[in-house]
Formats: sequence, structure tokens, C-alpha cells
Amino acid sequence: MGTRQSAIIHRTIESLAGHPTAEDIYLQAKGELPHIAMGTVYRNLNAMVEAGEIRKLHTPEGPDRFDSITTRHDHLVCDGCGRIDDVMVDGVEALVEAAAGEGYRGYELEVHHLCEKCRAGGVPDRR
Amino acid sequence: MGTRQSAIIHRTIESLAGHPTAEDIYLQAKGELPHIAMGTVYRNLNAMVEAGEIRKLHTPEGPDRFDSITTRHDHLVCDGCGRIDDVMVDGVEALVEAAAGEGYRGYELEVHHLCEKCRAGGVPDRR
DNA sequence: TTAACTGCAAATCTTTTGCACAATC
DNA sequence: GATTGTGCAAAAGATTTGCAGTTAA
Repeated sequence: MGTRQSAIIHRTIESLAGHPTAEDIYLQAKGELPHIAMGTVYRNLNAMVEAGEIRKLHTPEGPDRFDSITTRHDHLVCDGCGRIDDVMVDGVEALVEAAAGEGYRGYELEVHHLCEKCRAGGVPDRR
Repeated sequence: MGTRQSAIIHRTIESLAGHPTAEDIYLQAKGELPHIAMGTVYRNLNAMVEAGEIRKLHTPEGPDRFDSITTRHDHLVCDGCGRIDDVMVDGVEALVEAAAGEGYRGYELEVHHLCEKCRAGGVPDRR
């Protein structure tokens, strides 16, 4: 079932907490398979997104991030350090569905805040 | 008050309906000022975003888009053709605020659907 | 005149792709 | 043996940036 690289990439994205970038995954995988190529990582990641196994997140600045949790959840983005946490905002779906009408397919909700660390450290927010 | 280019860029983004890309704005502005440079467009656009005069939208594929409407509103994205419309989903803010806690700064809600045209035309959705 | 802004082109960064070779079925 | 996937390197796409020259205050 699949190649060595594919297995490693699957395993890696599961093991990496948070929302790793393709490069995070690449570097991690390189530890196990030093000749693995960036292109291979992207190809596999994209295939997994296509298959609905993982999600791709687009960030304001910097590279895309990948999310191995595919159950319904939202994201809490720190405008200071860029850190992304998972969060659940209940009750949104009904509102959205009503507004979208026919053809509705889903939604993405991004909550912005300044995390505790950034508030404490006086980190200037980036937007 | 500002340069000729800045004025044109301001005017252009106001006049362009929808959610134009930097290139859309560049091409339009070129009509008035044939030597205007892409870098100038980006620099001005970024300054306007910084100043809170416009918003920047990140799209899954393709370049960023700019939105001259800064009042609270959400986006309805067609997964078929990529078209972005404005939409209002009321009642979300209270839910989000409660979930975010201290440090809350705002949210972005993207509703995905297949627009009428794409449903009729049998356009395969892109995600 | 000084400071801010522009045009141009090159650089950067992220992601994709062509192709010859290797691994899998 | 045929197909599918990989490594490598080059290409592509979007955005930023250095710098010399221009424009605005």
C-alpha cells in the first residue's frame, strides 16, 4: 500500500502537533529518509488534501499550513506571532447555512486575537 | 496630498467592483498612467491595508484580492469558478467573541458554495 | 533642499512541473 | 512489464526590495 515516502509523510503530519508547513514536514521526514524531495512532499500533501485526509490552511503571510484534524473545527490565529490554535465556535453553522442558501458546501472561520504571550510581551500586532 | 499614482490607485480600487487582484488594479491604472509599476501598486495597496482603508483577502489558488469595503461583512466563495461575493451572516460575532476570550481582535468568515451558474453548468468543484 | 515616492529590474519565497530513473503491483 | 511515484533541478507565479532618479512638500 503506497510508497515508503508516502508512509513517512502520513506518519509525520500526524505526529507534528500544531499546523506544520510543507517545509516542517519535509525537514522532519528528511530525518528518516535523507534523500526525500520537497516536490514529493508537496505531491503527497496535495493528494491527501484531494482525498480529504487533511486540510490546507492559507495564511496571510508565510507558506500554507496543513491540518491533520479533519473534523469540524475553527482556527484561532494570533496576529502577533502567527500561531494557530484549534478552537470550536458552536452555533455558527446554522447561521451560515441560512445565509448561503442552495449550493452550500461549508465554511471556514478564522478568529483573530493576540495570544497571552504576545499581549504580555508587548509584541506589536502584524495587521 | 500624496502622489499621482497613489490617487489613481485609490480611485481604481473604488471603481473596480468585486474583489480585484493587484494585477487588475495595475492594468486599470496603466490606462491612465502607462508607466506605473507593479511594485508601486503593491506598495500603495499594502500601505492602504496597513492604514485600514482596504482589506486583503487570501485565496486558495491565485493571487490575493483587495476589498475596498471595510465595514463588517463576510465572503461567499464559489468553489467552482472562484467568484467571491459579499454576504452578511448575522449573529456570529457574539459567538466568536465568547470563544476567543481576552485579546480578541476580530474574525473572518468564508462561506463556500457552488454558485448558480456552476451548479447549472455542471462545473466540477475544485476542492 | 529634503524627504518621500516611483520605475525598473533583480531577488525572494513558495509551489509546481518535466523528465529520467526507480519502486511497486 | 506496465504503471505509478520519486529525486532533482528548473520553471512558474506572486510579491518584495535595492537603488538611482523623480516628484512632492
